[in-house]
Amino acid sequence: MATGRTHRPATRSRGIPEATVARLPLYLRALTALSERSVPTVSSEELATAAGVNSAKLRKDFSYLGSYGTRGVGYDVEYLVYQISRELGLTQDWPVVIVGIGNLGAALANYGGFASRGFRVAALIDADPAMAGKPVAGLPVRHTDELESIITDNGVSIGVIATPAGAAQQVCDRLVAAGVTSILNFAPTVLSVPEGVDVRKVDLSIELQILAFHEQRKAGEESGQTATTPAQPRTGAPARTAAAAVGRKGPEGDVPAVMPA
Amino acid sequence: MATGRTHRPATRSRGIPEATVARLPLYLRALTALSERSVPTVSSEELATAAGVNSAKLRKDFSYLGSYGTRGVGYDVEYLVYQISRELGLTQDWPVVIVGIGNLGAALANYGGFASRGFRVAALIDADPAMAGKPVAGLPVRHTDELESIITDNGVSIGVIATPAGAAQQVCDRLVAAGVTSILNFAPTVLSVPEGVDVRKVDLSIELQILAFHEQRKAGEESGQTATTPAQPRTGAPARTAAAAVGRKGPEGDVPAVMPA
DNA sequence: TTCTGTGAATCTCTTCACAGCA
DNA sequence: TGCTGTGAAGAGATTCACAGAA
Repeated sequence: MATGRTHRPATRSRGIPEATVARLPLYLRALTALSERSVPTVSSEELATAAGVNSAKLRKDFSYLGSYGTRGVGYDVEYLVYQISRELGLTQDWPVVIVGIGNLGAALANYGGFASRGFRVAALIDADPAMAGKPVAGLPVRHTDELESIITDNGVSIGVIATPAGAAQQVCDRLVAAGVTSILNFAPTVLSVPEGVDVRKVDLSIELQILAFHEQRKAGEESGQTATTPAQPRTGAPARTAAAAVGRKGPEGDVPAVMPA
Repeated sequence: MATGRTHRPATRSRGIPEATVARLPLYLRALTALSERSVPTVSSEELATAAGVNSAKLRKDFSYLGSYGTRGVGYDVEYLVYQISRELGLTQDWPVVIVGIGNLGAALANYGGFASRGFRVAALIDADPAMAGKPVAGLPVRHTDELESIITDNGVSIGVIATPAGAAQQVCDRLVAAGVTSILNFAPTVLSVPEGVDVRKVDLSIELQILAFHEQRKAGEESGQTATTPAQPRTGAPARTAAAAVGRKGPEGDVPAVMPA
């Protein structure tokens, strides 16, 4: 999910698979809930259910961290919370800046899960001078002019981009130039960053489109149609240009009626 | 990324890999941008760069859809926009409800990419009676009591959950009972749903934690430390319970100083 | 006996490298 | 000649199934 070439380009250092890393937060959340209920130990089966994965996967994941369980018993909840937190780097404090305080940026700033678990909102930054000084989630919004000094002064290495798509790359460049090496991008754009900078993106419309794909297939199967052919395309198919008009095949059930040959 | 057992459990129907489906929206976005600039054709190399992937992957992805390119030339932009839209089911209209109109729900409602590209916000729903009737993004907020009738009357099959974690499962159950079969979950909870319902989740704090993991590793490598051992754990490690206190190994560089043996 | 930890098998995804069409 | 489409190889992730510790 990290953008393109950026992703762990050099040494794989300690061999903990990316897919496992992506699940550790899930386990951590489930464990934290257990911890709050003062549950002392948990089996791989129980924890897996709580985290929404299967137990073999969970055990395999944990095996990359070390042997933290007890055969015949399970895992010590508190101990595992600590180990995973440490592995994820949450035993230290990560100052974060959010750039772009529109609807989304404000929502992020107010998001509770932010403050807890090792992350601290160091500053909210927006390009609109009218926003400057206005308090959002208890913090005064700072103007973009201050971006570099905020990053430097607070030792920020993680930035969240919640600006419109058009501004994202420029903001990204400034963040990176100022020393940020991890970026969480909510803007619907592909960011290009130098080697060594991690980008993860969260994109509402992509998620919806993936759901639509599966939804469409369900509908197709229900009515006995070929899954790839929608019931009634609303838009007309554009004619192919002359250069590309011949010899198309497609995987069989391919818009036979609508498309020109 | 769909939650657990739910994910495409039955027939794989037309064999288009999940990883490919997840990238189609990316290609579509890049193609739409080219289309707006009236670019007629594009090579796999150019398009791949614009979408942030490599060209071999892109060509392989497209090969699952059919042979839509022209050797020696590239892909016809308009034509490919149509084919991908169709494949994703975006040539039809998907009514969507958003449940939970807090900061995040409002941000989602105002998000432009929603309205375009086949999705239409059919209703905004919130449990707070004080919200009812208040216009958000041009739509009056409806009360949760109306949830079932809204779903049924509008033929909604996709629901977005932006409620607090505590309410999410309950809202999910009601959505599913009313006929929703695809859910986009922004609440930090694992949702359990019956077979045949797709769930995708978007989780800010998980993304941040993954970034923190990589960030920590970078810092560790820089200073020549073992990557898995953080500089200075801020929290004390909890002692293991007696039952689990012996024989731990861990993958070598394992908190030797801080942890009790 | 119970439940973890893990090799081995399997499945999926990515990348390579080149045949073949325009 | 240039670029797509795709088998084949390679890498990674998941699942199986069971040895072995408590």
